[in-house]
Amino acid sequence: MSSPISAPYSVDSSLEMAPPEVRTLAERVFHQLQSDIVRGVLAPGSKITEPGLSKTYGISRGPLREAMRRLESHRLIERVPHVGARVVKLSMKELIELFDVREALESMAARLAAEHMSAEEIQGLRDVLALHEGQADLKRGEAYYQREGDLDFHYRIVQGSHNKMLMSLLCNDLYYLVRLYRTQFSASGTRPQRAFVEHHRIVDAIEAGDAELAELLMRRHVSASRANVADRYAAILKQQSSESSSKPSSEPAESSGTPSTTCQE
Amino acid sequence: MSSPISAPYSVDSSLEMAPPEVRTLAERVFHQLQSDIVRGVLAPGSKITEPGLSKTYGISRGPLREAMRRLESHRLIERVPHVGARVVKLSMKELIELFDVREALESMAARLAAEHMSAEEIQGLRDVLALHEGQADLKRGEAYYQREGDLDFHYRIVQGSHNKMLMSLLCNDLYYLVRLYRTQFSASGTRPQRAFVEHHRIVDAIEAGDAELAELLMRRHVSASRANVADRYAAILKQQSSESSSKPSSEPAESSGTPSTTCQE
DNA sequence: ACTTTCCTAATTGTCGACAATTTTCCATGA
DNA sequence: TCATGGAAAATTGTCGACAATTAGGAAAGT
Repeated sequence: MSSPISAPYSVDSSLEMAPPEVRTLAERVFHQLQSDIVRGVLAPGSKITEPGLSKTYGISRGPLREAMRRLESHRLIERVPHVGARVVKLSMKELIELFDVREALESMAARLAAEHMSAEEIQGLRDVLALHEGQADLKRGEAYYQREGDLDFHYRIVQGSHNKMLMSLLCNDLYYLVRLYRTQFSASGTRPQRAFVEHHRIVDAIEAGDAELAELLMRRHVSASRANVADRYAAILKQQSSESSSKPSSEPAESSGTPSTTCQE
Repeated sequence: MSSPISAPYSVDSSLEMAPPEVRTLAERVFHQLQSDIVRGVLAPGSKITEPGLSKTYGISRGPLREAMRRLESHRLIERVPHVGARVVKLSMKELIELFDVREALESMAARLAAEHMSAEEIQGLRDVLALHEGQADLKRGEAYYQREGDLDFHYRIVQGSHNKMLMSLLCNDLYYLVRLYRTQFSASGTRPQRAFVEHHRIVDAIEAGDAELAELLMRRHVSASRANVADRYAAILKQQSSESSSKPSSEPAESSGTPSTTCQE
């Protein structure tokens, strides 16, 4: 958990845009909880109790419950009436579902971006790519910047679509789940070169105003990322089952533990 | 407004599945408000005040605020801190955005449906189509059944995708917005024949397991629907401007009033 | 030893009251 | 007449307390 109430937003990455609405306690604790969940401070699957959070964050249960209702809508916690709330714990099946939704929405975003992005926005996109390329040369292995950078790239394309509903769905909902997944599966980058090339191709298409191509490339990009994740997970499962083949696993095919996967788009 | 607290769910259409969680006051009033907004009982753009709703629904502000937070996440109301909440009022721009998101998500849903739907589910889909066809012959003009039926059709395909995130996004969020739009613009069906044909083609593709085709057809189906709405709206605008060309309209291009459009997918 | 039952404790749901902020409206002045 | 200022009213934000429900565990029975 965090200290009773700290600065409403403090993540360092360039992902966080202008600090959002923090005029009420409910909003502050919402963003605080959102951050704590996504960064793994609140363990996935762990039960969160209202008196507990109320004490840690130093607020009453009223605003806290409103924040939790928002988190529930954003799929970061799961609530059961009269029972309680738990931090979400993505299964492999749900992760694939997330990728399918991303593929649909982000390919549409790329298409719209090719139609609507301004020259300045495209230049900003190129700057982001260049920045990350330099960083990738420097800090190979520690993929933190690359990971956040990847989301930053996708983020800007979604902004470029100029479709507020798309922006809200992807940036306010799905991308937080993506970051949670990366924390939960401790995923670190493993195919940065290929992703870089794909990113560049996408920007090329957007710059050329080729909406269809941009859409197709983004679709393949996300799809390749999903395949990468799925493959890597299958490998982990196989390895685990061969390691301890004496004890029959109680949960045959379902994803349960945190197999310290390493995957990246 | 509605009576202080009625049955939690009473809409007649086959859209409403098994009555959802209604174990707490907050959930009852959430569903009640959702229904009242979508059906136009609460006028789009109208301000909703907590003491007012608290009195009409006969509950205290605590559960009410939680329900409103959920409605806010579902995009049915818009809140401003310390100011208040209003029922959402879709502009034409936002309506087009909604269609773009639907196109992305529903085409993906059709693809997944072609891959995952069971024979029983496909048969249910055909039954729905046959039912609506019969009704369309009977009650031409009054397109209520067809309208709800159309959503019913789309609804089942989304269910057939077996992707819970897709189902949640489309059925819990976007479809309520679609219904709100139909209420707001008093849209009545105008191209049912074409839509019927398209629906059948989509089911054919799904039954054949042709994921790519199903996706393409659904994409075109939604896209045609968007074009239909856009054309009709442009026509209304043109007609209005020619009718009263003496007084310069205060809002040139923005959608503001309710031009009693008639459009349908 | 195991299951069942009941009781206690903890947690969630709901409410009314108070504080903070905004909106409304009226008086004042130019 | 219109703009400006400032109280008064209304609304939103927050809190603590109480009621309802559930979870946990001890005691009794088989």
